[in-house]
Amino acid sequence: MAEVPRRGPYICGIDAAFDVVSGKWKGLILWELDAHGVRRFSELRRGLPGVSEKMLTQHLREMEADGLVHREVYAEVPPRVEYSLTEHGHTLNKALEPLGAWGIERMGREGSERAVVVETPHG
Amino acid sequence: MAEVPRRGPYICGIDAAFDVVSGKWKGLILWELDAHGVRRFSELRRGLPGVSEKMLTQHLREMEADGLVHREVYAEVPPRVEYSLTEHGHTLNKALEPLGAWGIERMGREGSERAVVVETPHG
DNA sequence: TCGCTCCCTTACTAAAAGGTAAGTACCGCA
DNA sequence: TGCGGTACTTACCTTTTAGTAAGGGAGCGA
Repeated sequence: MAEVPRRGPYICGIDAAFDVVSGKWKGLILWELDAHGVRRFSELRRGLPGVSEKMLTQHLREMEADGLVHREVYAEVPPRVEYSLTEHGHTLNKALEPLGAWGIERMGREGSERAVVVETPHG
Repeated sequence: MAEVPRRGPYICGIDAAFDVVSGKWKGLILWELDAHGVRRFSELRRGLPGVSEKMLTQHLREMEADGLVHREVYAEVPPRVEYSLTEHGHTLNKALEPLGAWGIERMGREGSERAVVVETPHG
């Protein structure tokens, strides 16, 4: 239901890549899986402070359908599911690195040029 | 009004960078301005098929506030406004290049693996 | 037996993003 | 006098995205 067809005719590569990483937590999921290699559902949940179970499931399903993550289900009785990055997920993460570096530079610029207070709102 | 505070405490650089490029047309605007150097409002509108005036204005304003585009207004009588990328806009575009390349590869994979037709709908 | 953990699913609701359409002020052209 | 072009702004509505809350089935400790 919530599954939109997506994968429409893309105008450029950015467009196609954004289609796959747009979503509030997808970047973080990618990061977590890259940093830890393999993670269980509940581990991811704890690693992404504030994510709801619904969104985590939904994003993981979409990323699985997009070939970014691998989902391994163990037919045990306390159910166990392990998530890891596929090769495409790893290359995507690599491709995101320069963007992350740009973002970090930007955070530094904001802090120095505009002296934006990001801490406690009424401190 | 539509201006959300944004610039919240970011978790990582990707987060900060995404805050700045998330928006249906921002990637394309960046691309257009990078390709042409300087563009007028109506030129951008024609270059982004399907964009509404409202969205184009809104995105350009946000990108200006984020220090990505420069806006030059000429006090002429048919009003003339020219947009161009700032240096930060250029570096952002550079940082997006690997992601674009990844997206293009992905489009190729989809085309071969799933045989999705992405070409001109009616010739 | 109760409640806890695990990994989800479903329904409902709120917020954000985006689209449509109209209005603004000025000019040149026919 | 009316139309089109320029660069927007505003109001209203729809779509998309995300959050909240609840349930489900099975084992395990108290």
